[in-house]
Amino acid sequence: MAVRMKDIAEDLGVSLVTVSKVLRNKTDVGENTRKRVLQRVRELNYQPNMLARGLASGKSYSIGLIVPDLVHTFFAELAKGVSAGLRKGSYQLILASAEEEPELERQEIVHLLARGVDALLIASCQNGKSGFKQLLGSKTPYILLDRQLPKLDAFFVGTDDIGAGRVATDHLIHLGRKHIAHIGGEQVSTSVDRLNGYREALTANNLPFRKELVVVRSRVEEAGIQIGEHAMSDLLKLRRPPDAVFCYNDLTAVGAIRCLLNNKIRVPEDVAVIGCGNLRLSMYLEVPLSTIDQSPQQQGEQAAALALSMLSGEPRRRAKHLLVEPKLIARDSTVGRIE
Amino acid sequence: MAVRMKDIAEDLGVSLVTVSKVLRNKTDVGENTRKRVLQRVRELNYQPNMLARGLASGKSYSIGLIVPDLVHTFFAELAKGVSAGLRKGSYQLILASAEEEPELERQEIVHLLARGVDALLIASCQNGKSGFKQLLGSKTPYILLDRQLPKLDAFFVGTDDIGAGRVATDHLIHLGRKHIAHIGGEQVSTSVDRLNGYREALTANNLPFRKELVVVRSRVEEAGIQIGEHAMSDLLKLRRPPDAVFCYNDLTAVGAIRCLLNNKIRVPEDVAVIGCGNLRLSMYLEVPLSTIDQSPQQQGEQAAALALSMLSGEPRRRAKHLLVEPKLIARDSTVGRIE
DNA sequence: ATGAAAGCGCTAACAC
DNA sequence: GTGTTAGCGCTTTCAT
Repeated sequence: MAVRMKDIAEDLGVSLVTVSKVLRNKTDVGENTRKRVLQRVRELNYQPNMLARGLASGKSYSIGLIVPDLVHTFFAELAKGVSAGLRKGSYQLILASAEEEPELERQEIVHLLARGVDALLIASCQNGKSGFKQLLGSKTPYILLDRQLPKLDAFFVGTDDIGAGRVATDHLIHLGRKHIAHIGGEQVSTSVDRLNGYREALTANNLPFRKELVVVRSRVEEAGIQIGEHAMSDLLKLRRPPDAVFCYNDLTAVGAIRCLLNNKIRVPEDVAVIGCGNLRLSMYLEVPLSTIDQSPQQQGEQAAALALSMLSGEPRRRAKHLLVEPKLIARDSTVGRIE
Repeated sequence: MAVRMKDIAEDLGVSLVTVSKVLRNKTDVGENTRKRVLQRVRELNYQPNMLARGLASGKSYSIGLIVPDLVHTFFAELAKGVSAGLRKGSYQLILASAEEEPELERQEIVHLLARGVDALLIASCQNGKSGFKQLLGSKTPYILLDRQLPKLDAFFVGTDDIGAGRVATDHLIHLGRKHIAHIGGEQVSTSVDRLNGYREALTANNLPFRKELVVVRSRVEEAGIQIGEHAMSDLLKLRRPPDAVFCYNDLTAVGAIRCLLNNKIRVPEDVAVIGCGNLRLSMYLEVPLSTIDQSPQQQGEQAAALALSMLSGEPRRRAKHLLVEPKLIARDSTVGRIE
């Protein structure tokens, strides 16, 4: 095995405890002893065994993050933000992906708890009923990310999804569109909230809410493009098709646009389309996509900061819900090409 | 704290050791006792404390994966594959991102070793000199992913990058292009190999290798689009500009195409462009992008399988280098629109 | 088939 | 300031 505290202690003729104290910056150590220990630590390139430290202290200095799917750049960026945020507090991130499967998510929660993470950040893919709460019967604090869970009054960091829906829809309305559709998801809070924002915007602008203009599909996260394409083709079958569409995410929007173009319908002249998420490539698509930016990285950093503050036992003046403001990014798919 | 083996043992009036044996599927336990233990384990929803187990046994049943940047979907998919592969062997993945910074990568290696991972998978961003080898003086086995390191005869799973360069360039040649450029990266093996493949293809087809047609830039992974754009504009300044370009990756290709279109140059009629990586959105770009698919997920699964086989002490008949075959995906940016 | 003893590398009291 | 004594929850030997 690697070098242990005991080795250093013996080398220096001090006790193991003294070494331990130096390594944890305890003050009750002589200045000289401290120097010698640190010196030797560097010489031997000593690294404390975190398993042992964790077992003995009950703290692992690691934080678990579970996301529904790493391949979504939103979550990848979220993870990046969390990782960066934790690094500042010299905590480590242990990252797990649930592959959009609630059961896998439960398992990952159990695993991470068994590994002794000090806190858990979860962008959950639980579908409502959830056996979620009991899993967290443990004393480990946790924070929900991105998606809220019904009936669970937990700490939360995410987008203001109602705001996102409102901003997107407002944008379409201000462009003069009157017959605005929504292609959205099911169940998860992000879907529900964006739909609500859409509704709010319509109402605030005295436009009627027509349920035939709302197409809701499940699994919109995974198969966005196909779903968007299909949903749009349904909308085109309406007696009076929409002149604008607010899509749940960018992939759905890509699918919708594809469907429109295939049908020789111009974007945005005939139908304006806006997505949500601001994928890196959105700008370079066949029709550069208008969208809502959610600052995922910033969300991650905020979540990390919140977690660290909870762990430091700092009296929380922090709010339980941190909502990041959505930002409109207007591109060709709504405002047309600016020549 | 949570429920421990001791609790179960006391409940059942057996010894802690017996419980331990049952949980690790040891055979020297009475069938009846085993049943009772398992029963109680389920009732209490017992989960072994992995820190303790790891400390006592020297194995953590976890494997570390370090990638240069999670936001690259290539690495996200790689991670997904690894995760899936490990799950089969009931190992857990601990994922870390080095943010393309060699120093951070070194730290992550140290951290993961300190956490007791049983093996390390590294898609390294070391820039050559590396203090890499010594870090791995530990007995922990490791596998390099995606990028090879000079002078390091390690296990490796990755793309056949020479093949990728050859396939891409061959494709352009067979399209009748004679003056083929390459926009590539620096230092890392993937860049070097793809360039070599490009060269090989030229030679094999009796085309001259012209160094003015090769533009090499650093940080091509992070700022692909801008780099591609800029590199392409340099190529356009040549006395005789290229009629085709093989780009290091899809983002570089996106940038190159953008530059071409901005200059009213048609793709692919005037200049054909091919990338590498097959990003999910490549198909939906302004000009659907021809590219080389690298099956990142499959690579991840293979890496996981290799790691597991190494840990199981299975006599390795496995090769030290596993190269995944690159696949050509021809789209509009080279073959034009098929009406 | 079962269990007692020792110990993994560290931290947390509490002495001195 | 420094060291001693007990564990943390588990696995490992080795008796029985």
